[in-house]
Amino acid sequence: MADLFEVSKRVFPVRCAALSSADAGAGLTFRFGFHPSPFGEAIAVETAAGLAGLGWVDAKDRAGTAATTGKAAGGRDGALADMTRRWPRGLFVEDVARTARLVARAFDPGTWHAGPPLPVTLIGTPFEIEVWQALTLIPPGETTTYGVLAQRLGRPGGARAVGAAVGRNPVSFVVPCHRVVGASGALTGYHWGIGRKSAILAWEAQQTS
DNA sequence: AAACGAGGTTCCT
DNA sequence: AGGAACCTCGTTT
Repeated sequence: MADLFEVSKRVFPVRCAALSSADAGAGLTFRFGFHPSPFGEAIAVETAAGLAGLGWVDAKDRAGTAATTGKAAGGRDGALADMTRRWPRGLFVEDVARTARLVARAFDPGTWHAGPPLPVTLIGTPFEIEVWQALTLIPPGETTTYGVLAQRLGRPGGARAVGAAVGRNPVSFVVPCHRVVGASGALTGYHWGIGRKSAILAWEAQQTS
């Protein structure tokens, strides 16, 4: 089930375990917690195999939630719903003490290269996992485009498919979906808000300078 | 600057 | 199986 790989020194060192999303998270326990971050209050979700989800609470233009459920889905409830919707058959348990450790390290670049790689669980379709793994190879401070990424994956013309897969990345920030931009260089879209995408990119540009 | 069609994959019905 | 949705792209108005 899990194919493991490691990435180079330049990027955030993560050890990825890949899981199929076909069973919608059945049989898995997801521990979640809310934590402050440089980009707003974050929600982190982890399984025994590592960080499975990372998102933000105040995503006004977050796609889906309110529109598809008909319920007001703001605040922490909305952020949690965004995660439970990805793995509807999983068991979700609040465990802030547990998630705090992964979150603290994720947002402190000084600790990225200290100790073992950050464990990450990628739960998705084979194509999505292929795309998400490619994302982890983009170094901080750099960007690429959906078209280039598609080409790199041997699917020239699949830019839109790549864009859709990038948009479904559950582990934002750690799996750097924010480092993919449109062919013109414009920040074309971000699940957690374009403003946050530009804030993260600016933060990374400063970190790496 | 905005409208359009083709495009790959996924998730519905 | 068919159709719509998506963090696209290149061309055309």
